[in-house]
Amino acid sequence: MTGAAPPDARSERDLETAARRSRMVDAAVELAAAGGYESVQMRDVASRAEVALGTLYRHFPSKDHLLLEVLTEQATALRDRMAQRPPEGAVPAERMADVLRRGTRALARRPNLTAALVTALTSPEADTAPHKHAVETVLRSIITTAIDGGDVADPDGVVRILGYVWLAVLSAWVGGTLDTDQMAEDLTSAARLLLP
Amino acid sequence: MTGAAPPDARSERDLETAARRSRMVDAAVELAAAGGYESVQMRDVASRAEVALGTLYRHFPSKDHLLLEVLTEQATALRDRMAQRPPEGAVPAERMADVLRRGTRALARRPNLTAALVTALTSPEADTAPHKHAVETVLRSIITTAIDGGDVADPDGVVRILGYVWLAVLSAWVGGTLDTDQMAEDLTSAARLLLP
DNA sequence: GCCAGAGCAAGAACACGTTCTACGCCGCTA
DNA sequence: TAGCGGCGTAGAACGTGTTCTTGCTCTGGC
Repeated sequence: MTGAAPPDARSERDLETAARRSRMVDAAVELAAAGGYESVQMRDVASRAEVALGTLYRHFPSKDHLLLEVLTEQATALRDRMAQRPPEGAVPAERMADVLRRGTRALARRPNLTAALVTALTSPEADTAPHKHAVETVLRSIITTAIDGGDVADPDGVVRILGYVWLAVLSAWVGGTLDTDQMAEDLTSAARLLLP
Repeated sequence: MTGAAPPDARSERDLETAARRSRMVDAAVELAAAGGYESVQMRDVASRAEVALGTLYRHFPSKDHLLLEVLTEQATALRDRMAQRPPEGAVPAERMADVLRRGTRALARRPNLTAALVTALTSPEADTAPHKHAVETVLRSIITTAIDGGDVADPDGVVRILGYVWLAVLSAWVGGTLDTDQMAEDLTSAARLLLP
């Protein structure tokens, strides 16, 4: 009784649609990893995904939406890895430093991809606000697990600020005003100043 | 002896060049104040400044360079006003809050202009890095005067972090994920957490 | 069986940042 | 005086994100 319409894997047509969508995302990741934001050209994404340009735009209303979808996936994966192997350290500042070290390492593994995703994140298109909010939420949850259980006054405020610093530092790194070492330095400095 | 070639106001031709340049900047300000980043269209800037497109590009190698020049001017002007009337408050946190209040008010006076300038600041073009660095330096000097003379451990680190938070908050505001009130709230919260 | 509509392909068309071409004007120097 | 280089104008041309057009195919309801 394949016609019973279970809520997922509804029909062959839907499966194909899902496959197409995932091909588009994969193509975006490959192009971004190869050459950064500007290498993710919508025509290339479409042709690499073997899809028409109109189809790409049917699924993702803009290039930034496409990349933010990728970013959400990546951030969620990072959070899951963090949850699977929680940060080590006796006090929040140490655990935070561990998180930042691991996070930075993960991002530096594919610098072009990271640059592309951060570029999309800091792009000013207003209609991507929900996506951006989602990413920020994930980042904050990562930070929260690092400082949880410590004696932190106003943990909420601290988390917000560390999230901001993380974003600003990444953005500066993408913009070329900061190198990887300075990035790590500023992040740990922020953790030391804000956490016991 | 007008032919003695004094270092400024060299010749009539140079005066005209300077006037053209300032017309271009003015046109950019007007367009940005009217409609934000996307309203600053290079063709419009050129025609409003009564200048050919090629001339505009001769003076400013890109739209972002043009807007960053404007931003540098604005930031410097803000710093001068701050220097002229130093922030009030008994302790660094209070003075910092005063600075942030005045700064935010100044920026909110022309929200479209601010959005355009912040957009240029967070754009990922690598060859604007020097400009960005200059702006960051000015922002930091503003912050520094606010916390100077207080009992702040690691003032340098604190200044850097507050600068990052300022930038990140502005960027979030431009991106639509934060409104003016939340912006002010997060900024003062950062000041409280980092300063005595 | 048949129609309405959704999803897609293929590609033209449009918008705006950026570059290039062709030319003119002016001041300098051999 | 003649050429040369720098700056300017006018406008075409190019690249890439985005939108639009046209036509095809499949699906679900009558």
